[in-house]
Amino acid sequence: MGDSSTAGNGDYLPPTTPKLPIPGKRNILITSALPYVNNVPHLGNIIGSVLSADVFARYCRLRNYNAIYMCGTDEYGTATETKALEENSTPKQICDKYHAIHREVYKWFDISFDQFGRTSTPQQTEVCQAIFNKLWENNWLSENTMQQPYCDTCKKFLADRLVEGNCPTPGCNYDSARGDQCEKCGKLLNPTDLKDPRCKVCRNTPCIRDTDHLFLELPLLKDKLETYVNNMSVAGGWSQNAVHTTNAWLREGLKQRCITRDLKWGVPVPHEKYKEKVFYVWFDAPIGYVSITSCYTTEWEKWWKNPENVELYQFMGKDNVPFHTVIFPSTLLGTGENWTLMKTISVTEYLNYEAGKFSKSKGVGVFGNDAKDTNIPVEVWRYYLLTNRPEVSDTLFSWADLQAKLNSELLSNLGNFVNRVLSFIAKDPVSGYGSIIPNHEGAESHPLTKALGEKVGNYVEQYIEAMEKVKLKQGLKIAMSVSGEGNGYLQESQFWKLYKEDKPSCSIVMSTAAGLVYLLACLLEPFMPSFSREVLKQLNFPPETQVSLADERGDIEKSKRPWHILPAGHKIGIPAPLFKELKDEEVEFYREKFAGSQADRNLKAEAEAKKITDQLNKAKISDANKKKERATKPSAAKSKGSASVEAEISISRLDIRVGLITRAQKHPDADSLYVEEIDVGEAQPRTVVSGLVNYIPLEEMQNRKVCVLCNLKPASMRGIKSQAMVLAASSSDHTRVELVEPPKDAAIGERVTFPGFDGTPDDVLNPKKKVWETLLVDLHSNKELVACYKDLPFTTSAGVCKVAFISEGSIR
RNA sequence: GGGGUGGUGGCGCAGUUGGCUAGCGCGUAGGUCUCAUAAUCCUGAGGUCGAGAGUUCGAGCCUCUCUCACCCCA
Repeated sequence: MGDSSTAGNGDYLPPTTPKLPIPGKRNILITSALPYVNNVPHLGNIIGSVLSADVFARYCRLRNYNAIYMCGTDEYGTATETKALEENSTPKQICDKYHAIHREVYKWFDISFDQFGRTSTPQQTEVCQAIFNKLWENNWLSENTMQQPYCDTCKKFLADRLVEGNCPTPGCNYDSARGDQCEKCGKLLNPTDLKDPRCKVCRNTPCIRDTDHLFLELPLLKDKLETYVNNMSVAGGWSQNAVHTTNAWLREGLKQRCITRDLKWGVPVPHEKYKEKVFYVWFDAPIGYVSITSCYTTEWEKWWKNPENVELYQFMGKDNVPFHTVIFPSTLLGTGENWTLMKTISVTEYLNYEAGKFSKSKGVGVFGNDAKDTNIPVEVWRYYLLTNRPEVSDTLFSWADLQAKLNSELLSNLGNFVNRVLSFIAKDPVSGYGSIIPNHEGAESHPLTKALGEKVGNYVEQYIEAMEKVKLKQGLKIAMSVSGEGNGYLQESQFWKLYKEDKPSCSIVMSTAAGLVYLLACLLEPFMPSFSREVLKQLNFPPETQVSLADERGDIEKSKRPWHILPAGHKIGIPAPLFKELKDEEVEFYREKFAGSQADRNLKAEAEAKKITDQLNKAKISDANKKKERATKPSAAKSKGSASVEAEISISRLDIRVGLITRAQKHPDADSLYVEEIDVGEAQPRTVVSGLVNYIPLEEMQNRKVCVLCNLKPASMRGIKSQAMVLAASSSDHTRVELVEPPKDAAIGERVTFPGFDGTPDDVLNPKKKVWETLLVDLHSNKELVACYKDLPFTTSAGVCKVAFISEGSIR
């Protein structure tokens, strides 16, 4: 433990001599999810991947394992390309700017990357293309055709947001609305909705074109993947959540996934036909781990193609699991090469903010650069985030809790322990030890001290056990209880009395306690490196001292006899308080300060939501009325229900009507939902929630005649009760969705029927009987674009219902 | 409505293949020491583990029903 060898500390500048796997040693390759370059990470992101991985990496080094920690920014893709156009710079410049911000934040948080790279490098291109070539050779790729806007002048396909035009919304008419959304009125759009659409770059009018893309055939790789998952999830001790998510993917059946995009900012596809395209970010991002390692050492294959000698540990948030347990392993397995596949996955749930959810886009919560601007030091941030690490379920960030943890655990317990020991030793020889570690002779036969040694030895073993399983929160707690044990030891020994009455015993106690202080600096180094550095300084060790807890150096054995840790006669430095109390006023100040951005947002949102609220109330009232109605005639409804169950499932049981959308707007709490009021020929219009935002622009919804399924059991969707369902057709790949349209002069409220089925509909479909679910599979649009049940058209008095473009699509 | 996850003392969290008296931190009540940033240490109070039923010798863990919260989806 007293090893004074030196090693790199804190910073992650290019290594002088990169580490390579050493035969016979544990070689551990650690990664944390590559943060997307456009965002400043918030605390949830930081604890979720980068900080957790850092603790583990530091722990591995403490144990003298041969470990490297690789991370970097994920830079390619549409988002960056678009942002570059907006800021009138190149994607490269954008990435340079944000990469630096990330680097800065992580540096402040004391993250000890061996390499913090980026994906926009030649190495990335090389590795990515090599993997692609193998997949191609092995026939794991297939081709398919899709449709997208294309600019003839720029000679390229345009992402939705790279098309601009006049906003079609009446009264808005904003002349630079984007193809995905109008920034002025906030409406979500499709590029085809824009009046006078233009390419954002050259201002010419784009057209719609077919484009071929490559797909990774995950279904064909399923067997290989399952073997891997079944073995490794046990061997690597995957968390329940990771196993669960993975199995859900496997159970639902793997689907082919598109790996190419019509973009410039990405890794070019090395194939003649596809040379104008690049790889989809999800395909190239995990390859970033490999390419960043290849920036670290040219001999990267010794890490990545060496499964016998290298253990790969990956850290990420829960949303990233399928990419690391299904897609990336499949990609690597598909190459047929001997890759180092992930052994252990450490997944975190979400950290929520006291005032809601951490959200980058909404500006809620505390961000990486904010933490730095508080006068709360890093070790406190790290400690709080780690004690609260969402290992099993989501956890909550609160300022009051942070304050409590700092004041009562760090300051009163840990800081106080270190300080009471060191300051006593530092007193002049008349009342203390003149800064010299005293003699520990007789410690072995001092019962209290011996008992302490046993307890501490146990704690250290438990600590190692927890940390090996990446149970970081538990490891931290155990380390902290060593400090608690130390306080108890001091208390019980009453060393202040011993000093006067039994000085040899007092010396044993102080020497042992000082050893404990050093031990704490070791155990806590992975969690609070800055704390550790400060303690070592106060103990008067050189700044480059590398703490250690390695079996082969006897550190574990030594922890059972803490009086041996520091040599008698060692002169300590100058003790000083390690932590500062966080006062109530400060807590209040921070709470308000970081509520600010959210409060602003609330004002705006309030105004917008007001209309919706009115509507919500209406919906509630009408819902209440319905309940009353139902309550008055339960027997009738029941008997009818049971009768029709026996009568079998028939299309006539569905109450599909012609409806008119009288008003439509975005759902206040959901990005992909609309809330509409639809007149279906009743006294009150019905409130209906539909997930069509990503497919149909808002203004196309207004005053539109639609087919509405009226007798579904009302369901609450994100807080608003939906009393019916708008029928829409979707293409087989589910990329396009359009409304099923009744004839223009169909009467509002008129029932849509199917020839040959004249039965009366149920009042309300019993959800347990799955009537709708059963019938649904036979609803589709035919080649003539007519909406049908089997081969029977949706019929009204004015004619049949049709869809605009999607032939042979499914309806629901 | 479908799919998923969760509901454990005031607050924040653990509870491994069902097994002794359900834990931990903070807070709280009482006591204790005075070396230490009024910090320590000890003791106590506080939970029918969301509700109900079932399987079992035995359920916080398994099954079903209900309910609430969040996430994904129509």
